Amino acid sequence: MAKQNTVFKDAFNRCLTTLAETSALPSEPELGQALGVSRTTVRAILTRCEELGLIAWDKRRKTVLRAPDPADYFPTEETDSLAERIERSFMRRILAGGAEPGMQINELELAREIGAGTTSVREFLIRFSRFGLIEKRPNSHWVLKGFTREFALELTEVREMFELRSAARFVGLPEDDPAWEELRKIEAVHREVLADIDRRYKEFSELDERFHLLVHKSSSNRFIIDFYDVIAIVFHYHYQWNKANARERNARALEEHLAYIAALQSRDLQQVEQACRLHLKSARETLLQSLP
Amino acid sequence: MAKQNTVFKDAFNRCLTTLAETSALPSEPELGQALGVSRTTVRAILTRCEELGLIAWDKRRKTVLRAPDPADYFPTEETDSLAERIERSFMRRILAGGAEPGMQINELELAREIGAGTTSVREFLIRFSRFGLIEKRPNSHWVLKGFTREFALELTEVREMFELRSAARFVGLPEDDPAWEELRKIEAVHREVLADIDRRYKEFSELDERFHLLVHKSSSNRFIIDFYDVIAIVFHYHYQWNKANARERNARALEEHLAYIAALQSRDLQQVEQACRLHLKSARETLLQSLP
DNA sequence: AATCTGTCTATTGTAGATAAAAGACAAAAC
DNA sequence: GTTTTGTCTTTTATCTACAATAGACAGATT
Repeated sequence: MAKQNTVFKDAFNRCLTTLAETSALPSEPELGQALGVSRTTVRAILTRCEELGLIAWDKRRKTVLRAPDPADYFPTEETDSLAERIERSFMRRILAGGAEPGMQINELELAREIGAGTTSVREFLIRFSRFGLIEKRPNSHWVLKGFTREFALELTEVREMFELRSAARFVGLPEDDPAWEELRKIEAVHREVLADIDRRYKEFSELDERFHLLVHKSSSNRFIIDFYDVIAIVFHYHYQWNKANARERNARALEEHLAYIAALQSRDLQQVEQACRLHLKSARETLLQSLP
Repeated sequence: MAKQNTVFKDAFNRCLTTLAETSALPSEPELGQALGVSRTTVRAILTRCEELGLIAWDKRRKTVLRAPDPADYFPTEETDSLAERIERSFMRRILAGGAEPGMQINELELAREIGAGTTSVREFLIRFSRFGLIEKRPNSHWVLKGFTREFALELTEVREMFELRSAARFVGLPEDDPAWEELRKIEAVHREVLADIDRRYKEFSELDERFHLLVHKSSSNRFIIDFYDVIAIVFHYHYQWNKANARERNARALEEHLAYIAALQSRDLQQVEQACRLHLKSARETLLQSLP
């Protein structure tokens, strides 16, 4: 196989969802726009819909014949891009399987295990190297530097610098900046989740990312915003494997967020700084607690 | 060709240089250590030396027969790794050839122009993307974001945060840390260059990198140290194309460095901060002046 | 006149192959 | 007993090939 057709499969699935709610499909370019794919892929989707008897397709007429059936969808395993699969496999490997710092990483072996070509694995490792967890020895293997205490401290040090700076910028945003509206929405979700914390505490992870990304974005600095990827991936996987006291930790973090949000809304720089520091400090401690 | 043998050629050339000064070569592992290559490569080098009649090689005896001749060396164009050639070509292209922001970058075309395979170019672009100058549209081309005023401002903003933090750490380094010795050496070179500024002002670029890297390293933070790569590459190419008033600019920067170094040596945090800010401000202005 | 479709071309994503380079191990030399 | 060499295996760096996807253009449709 030269290239996986995951773009097609994923777009096809999404198309079925919209198809369930209408009686006719729009034009090809419009569909392409809606699904975020090119016309070539749209036509492949339409062709398959026709083959499955979901629609009748004659030039501009695309009439829906029947509602899609669960069996019409592609299984979700097939809609993930190769890069996503590699990332997940790699993370599982280095987090689960006793990833000693200093361990060598073998491209070929990794590729065989994941069931991908070496090129893809290589490119993944190159991209991943910016997270500071692995390092290349030229003409030789990669070395795992490990998710250690030092790593967490270095990461949080930069995070704190960047977030304080971004939060300070946030305060200076003009009244009509869309970020204020988004902040209000995020605040509302915080209150909803807190009100039903026992059942909804798992939503924190996603909300946390949404909130901090919003803050970082107000820096208008590509390096600061890009760095948030590093933070996000670390916390994302961290939440997945450290579930101890998740409910209490998340409830506390939500409260801290609310104080932080209130400080931002007050436009008082000192208050912002204090609330931000307080929250980042406890986030760092949570992260460190899960490490040896 | 599957792989360029640039490692071999480069190590061979370096080996000839040492060969000129001795009458016998050391053991294979020792030679490998000295040249930074594996024994396999060492043996290839020895084989070629023997073929050229430079040495007589019998197991442990490696007697030098004659001094190497200029013709024995591989031409320097052949000793650069492919990645280095790609970087240079790419930089020349985007800096020289009217690189408009928003311009599309085509992997295939780039590969053809440079004379490399697409895989290598692709990997280069992935690695290069962390410098924030290009961005990938998935399943489509790369977009050149351009070396613009915004870029320079975003870069220097982070640089200033990181360097101030690092400089503050530097002051706290224990008396016997090797960084102090290196700082003294750097200071001495500064004075030498300044004393003969008319002829030696071109050495500034290299010295600048050496100095700031030393400062950043004292942060002991991989993200801060890694970020210095971004700064270094930008200033490196910036110096190459903006030669206006180079002598004056460099002389001034050297003076600023000396004040900054003196402040570090005084261990006075306030002085350090002041000298550091002063120098970074003028470095930023120099960079901005060369941009539209 | 604007948009859409049919058709074609160009480029990207990925696999597979191969030479260069690294590295492992046992026998040989000191 | 340590270091070195001879030989062999494994891994990386790089090229080429090809299907998936994007994108361009002219003619068709509203």
